[in-house]
Parts: sequence; C-alpha cells; structure tokens
Amino acid sequence: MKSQLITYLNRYASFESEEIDIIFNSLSVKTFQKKEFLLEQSQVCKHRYFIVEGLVRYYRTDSDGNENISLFGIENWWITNLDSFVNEIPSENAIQAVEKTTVLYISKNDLELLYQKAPKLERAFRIITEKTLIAIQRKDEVYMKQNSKQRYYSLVNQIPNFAQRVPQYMIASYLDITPEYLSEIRKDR
Amino acid sequence: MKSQLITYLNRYASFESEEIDIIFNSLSVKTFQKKEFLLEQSQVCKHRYFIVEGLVRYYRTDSDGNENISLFGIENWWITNLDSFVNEIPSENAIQAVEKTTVLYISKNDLELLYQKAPKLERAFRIITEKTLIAIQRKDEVYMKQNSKQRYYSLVNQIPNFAQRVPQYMIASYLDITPEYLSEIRKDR
DNA sequence: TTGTTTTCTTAAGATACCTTAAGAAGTTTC
DNA sequence: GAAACTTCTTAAGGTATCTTAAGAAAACAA
Repeated sequence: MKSQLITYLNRYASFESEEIDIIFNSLSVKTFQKKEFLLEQSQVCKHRYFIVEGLVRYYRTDSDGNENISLFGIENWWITNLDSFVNEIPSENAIQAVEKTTVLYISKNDLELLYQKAPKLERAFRIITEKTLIAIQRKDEVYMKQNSKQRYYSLVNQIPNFAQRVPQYMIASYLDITPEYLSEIRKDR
Repeated sequence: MKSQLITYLNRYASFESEEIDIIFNSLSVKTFQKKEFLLEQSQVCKHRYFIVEGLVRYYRTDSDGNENISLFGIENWWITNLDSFVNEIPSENAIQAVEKTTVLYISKNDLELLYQKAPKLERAFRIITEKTLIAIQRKDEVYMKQNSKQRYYSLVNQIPNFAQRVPQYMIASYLDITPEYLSEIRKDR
C-alpha cells in the first residue's frame, strides 16, 4: 500500500523518503464493504479519500428519488466532495462503494498541516486537482457533442471492462439517461 | 493593475513584496477588443490569462456550426483551456472577448519557472484550481437538477447584471438551450 | 433448491426541447 | 439617418428522451 502511494506521488513531484513517511503517517486506512457509504448526502465531507483498491460512485438523489451519478472513483484516484470538504458545507452528494473498496484518507486539518510539513505536496495536489478538472471538462464536452447512444458506445469502447464492474443502470445514470432508454439503445445495433 | 493582483493573490497565500515583483514581472499585459480571440479552436492554448477587466466566453463550435458556451470569465478569474495548456494538445474550444478585455498572461514555461522562484504560487494555484473545479461542479449540479426554465431564472436571479452584459443568445448557449426556446421561456411568466 | 432481491427489458403514451423559417426589433456604421 | 448587421421573437412541426408499468432474467441468500 505504501509502495503504491510512493509510485503515485512521485508521478507529480520527487519526494524524499522522509517526506513520504510523514505523508503516509498522516493517512489512515479503511475498507468499505459494497454499498457502504464513504459520505452520505447532507453530511459535511470530512475527508479526502485515496482509493487504493475498489470502485466508488459519487452521486446525488434528486427530489424525485432518482440517483444521478456524476463521477466514479477507481484505483489511484482521490475522491471527495471538494465543495463540501473545502467550504465545510453539507454535501448534496453521497459517495458509496460499488465494490469492496480500500482507501487511505485524511481530514482537512491534517492535510493543511501536511502541506506545511511537506510543501511538495502542495505541488502534487495542484497537479492532481488540475487533472481532475480536466477529466470533468472532458466529460462535459463529450456530453455536449454526443447524443446518448454515442456517449454509451464511447464509454464502452474507451473503458471496456468498466461495463463489467458496474451495473448497467449506474452507467445509464452516469451518462444521464434512464436505464429504460439505455436498454432501448442497446437493443438496436 | 499591480495592486489588483496583490489583493487577489493575497487571498490565497501571503506573499512577500519581492515575490509579488517576481510574479508581476513574469506576466505580460494585453488588451483584446470585443470579438477578438484569446484562443482559437484547434490551436494549442499557450497561456493562462488573468482577467483584469472585461468579460470573455469559453466555447466550442460543433459540427453543425452551433456554439456551445461552457464558461464565462470575468474580472479576477484565470482562464485557459487547461487540457490544451497542460497537455499541449489542440484546443476544441475558443476563448473570445465579449467585451473589451484586459488580461495579464503567462506561458507554460514561464509559469513552471515561477513556481520554482515563488513556491507559494504553487499553493495559490492549488487553491485557485480547487475553486475552479468547485465552480464547474456546481454548474453541473444545477444543470442536473433543474430544467431550462429554472436554470434561466437561477442565473438571472443570482447574477442580476450579468444578463445586461451578455447577449441573450449567449446565455441560452451557456444554459444549453436554443435562443428560440429561451425566448419561449421568457414569454410566459 | 427455492425464495428474495436486484437488475434489465419491452412497449405505449407523454413532453421538454429542437429545427426551420421568417420577420421584427435593436444596434452599429458610415 | 439610411443601410447593414446583430439580436430577439413567433409559430408549426418534429424527435430524442422520459414516464409508467409490468414482467423477465440474473444474482444472491437461506
């Protein structure tokens, strides 16, 4: 687990081994069973989670009871409700384990302290946040230029085994269509 | 202009005046007339722009010739196509001045050097990027939970003078509806 | 294995929003 | 202050996607 973190962090900045120790020691480990919540809707998001293994979904339940998934988190991604975490406001989204998921996590205070103890982490998170932003913008662009059918086949072709890890109704939700309509789409062609 | 930058940057980290000088001297100034392009579609985005004054739109033209605005940039915001800037790939989006707009700007190389010369800037941009990410996620959430009519009135109520600065068809594009349909929406109620 | 829960499919009817087209209103230019 | 351009409106007809409802299939549990 530590070596996974080292490999990951060194993609963004070259850390001394003491810095890695300081960082690793500030993180806690936890395993969530399938369907367990890392964060529940209307709670303040207290942590940033680094997914060591597993798969989570980030979604909100609207007033009609429909679930809208806006993100999935997989191995080697950080996940949190950033708005809730940074501004300490109730989260409109939940984060739930889709598979049994092991994470390293850290609180806001501990992360602030860590930025001071290991300033290179500031750089790493600057880059990580940029990558996250780019990922969201790419999704938004795909969404704007493609219709549902095209979005579905783009996803399936780009991340082939993803459709096996995630139930179809969650993929529908991520693509912002109803499961019934996705079923319709898959029927022809 | 310099004092505006100082005020802005000190919101994110406390900079010494020498650091401010180093930063300010790495930035260039430019004024774009209304309709001039800061970035054209299919070009690599070479700069990050800090808007001192004015208003720009960030949009793509799709294969049918329709313009989709995903962001507006106003005073005291950084704007760039981050994917294009970071990964040095052609931009699918253009950035165009909606009003006469004055910016401070910096290239990728100069920014990298600046991060080394003024490491606190790393922190500032970590936070700025987080805020940008939060802004995009908030927009996505509004978009998911509201229909066109609600989106329009949310925007108009939240940023009242915005509708005066921007033509209606651009607001329609930002809300992802046709100008004809926005006109329809405004008719009743 | 049988029951129970979860996921997926089918189909009919409804609707939010789009397309096209044309003209009206407003703004800029010379 | 008329011409030229830009922006906004209206209306008819069309379509992508949703809603509802019910049953089929698959996965899980006892």
